[in-house]
Amino acid sequence: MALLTQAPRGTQDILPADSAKWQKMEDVMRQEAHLQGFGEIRTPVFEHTELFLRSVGETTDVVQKEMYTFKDKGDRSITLRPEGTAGAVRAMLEHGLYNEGLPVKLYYFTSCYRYEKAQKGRLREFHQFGVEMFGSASPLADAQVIALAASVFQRLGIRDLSLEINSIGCPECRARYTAALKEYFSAYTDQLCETCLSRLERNPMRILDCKSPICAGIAEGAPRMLDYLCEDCSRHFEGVKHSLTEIGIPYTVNPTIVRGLDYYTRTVFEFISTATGAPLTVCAGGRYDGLVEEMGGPSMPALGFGLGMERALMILEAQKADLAEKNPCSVFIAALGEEASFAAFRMAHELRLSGISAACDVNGRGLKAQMKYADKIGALYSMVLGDNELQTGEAVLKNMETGEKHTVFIGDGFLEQFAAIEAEDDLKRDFPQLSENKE
RNA sequence: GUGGAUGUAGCUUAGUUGGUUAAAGCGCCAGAUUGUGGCUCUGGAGAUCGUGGGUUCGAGUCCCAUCUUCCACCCCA
Repeated sequence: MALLTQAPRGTQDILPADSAKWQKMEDVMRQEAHLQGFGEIRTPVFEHTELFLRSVGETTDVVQKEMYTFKDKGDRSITLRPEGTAGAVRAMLEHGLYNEGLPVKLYYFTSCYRYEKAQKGRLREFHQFGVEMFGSASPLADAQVIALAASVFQRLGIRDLSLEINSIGCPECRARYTAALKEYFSAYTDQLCETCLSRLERNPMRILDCKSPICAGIAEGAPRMLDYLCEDCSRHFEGVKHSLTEIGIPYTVNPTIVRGLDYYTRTVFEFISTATGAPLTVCAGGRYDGLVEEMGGPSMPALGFGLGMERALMILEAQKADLAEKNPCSVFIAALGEEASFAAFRMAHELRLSGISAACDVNGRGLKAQMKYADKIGALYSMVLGDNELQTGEAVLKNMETGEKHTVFIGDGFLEQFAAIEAEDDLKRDFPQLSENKE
């Protein structure tokens, strides 16, 4: 297909039918963030490339092969953000938000860009809901951030999600652990797969989640990070687990959870769903106590998570969750004849000025076609305006679902009558027994 | 980045060993007396068969390239 009519690989259009679902998800996330005292931050789609090199880490796959980097006309190296944390940290520092009281609690909706080989749930442009919390080293902060994600999933109706947590320690205990890992795996250099051999030097922790059966078998006997945690890190991890238990959030400790971005320390976690087939991480995050200082700010503990919007939506659809709340038209005003079509047009306009969603025919269609259209767009009520109505000032308002008809004035007083009819119909729908008793 | 599939109207698909104007259902539009939608009936629009080459008298069907989507790796939200 021509370039003109085909979106670039790994990008998606979100059409009106889907955007209703997006809005519903965003509403839940926004509400939950506000409920927990997080404020929205919006940062640029692109940043200086250095920002990501420094924060995400120069040796990570994301930086080495997945960034959209280019030179702008001023010869600056610019990169489309591959994740949300770096920009949030940068903005937090640039504007000194940490002077306004700690912890600083931020949330955001962003698009992210990674040059990947696209698949379902793995896009080149994708969207994240993220939160970041700066200035608390307490395990309670970890638990609150995790709880925020858990609440969002619960309110969205996402089921069968597992929360897996781990601690990868601080730089000190991690160094000791890495050394122990190297020593252990070095005894198996003749059996490890090729990629793991290269990992042995660069990042031995990655060998732990190798999918090759041989490597996985060897990894089973490997030293465990949790046994190498220093006292502080160990106490912190215990605190996180205790806090989660305290608020009834189930979790499993998974020692193979190792995040792919360099800035993580201590707590790391993932929410994983199997609703769409293969296990899919829909939300992941953790603590990054060293990042703020690394970026030139004060030494400040911090943590956060990113939640993949497309992935969340995939899971919801796989579970056939009912998200599709349409924004239906309240009243469709059909018109018979030219004079009436102007009257209908004016009335629809006036209703909209009063905050009522109204529509009328703009295609010059016959009455029958107009009614069909009203049905198609899901209009709640319809009304026909013709010469008779214009003369008498009265029209018939029809409930499109029940077929029930009410005679109403089309001039002054319509709004009041309409509100009353709507309220009565709502009542009948919600409590059918009431109308039965009436008769 | 590696390996493997896929691609026919808006959607889901049919299309025989390559052979005349590429089918169907759903959807869309219009009608079935200018006063009322959902059911039914009739008609219509809509496809350069992903794109570009090649083989052939002839290609939706075969070959090559390319793009998209999807699956498994890799990685990750």
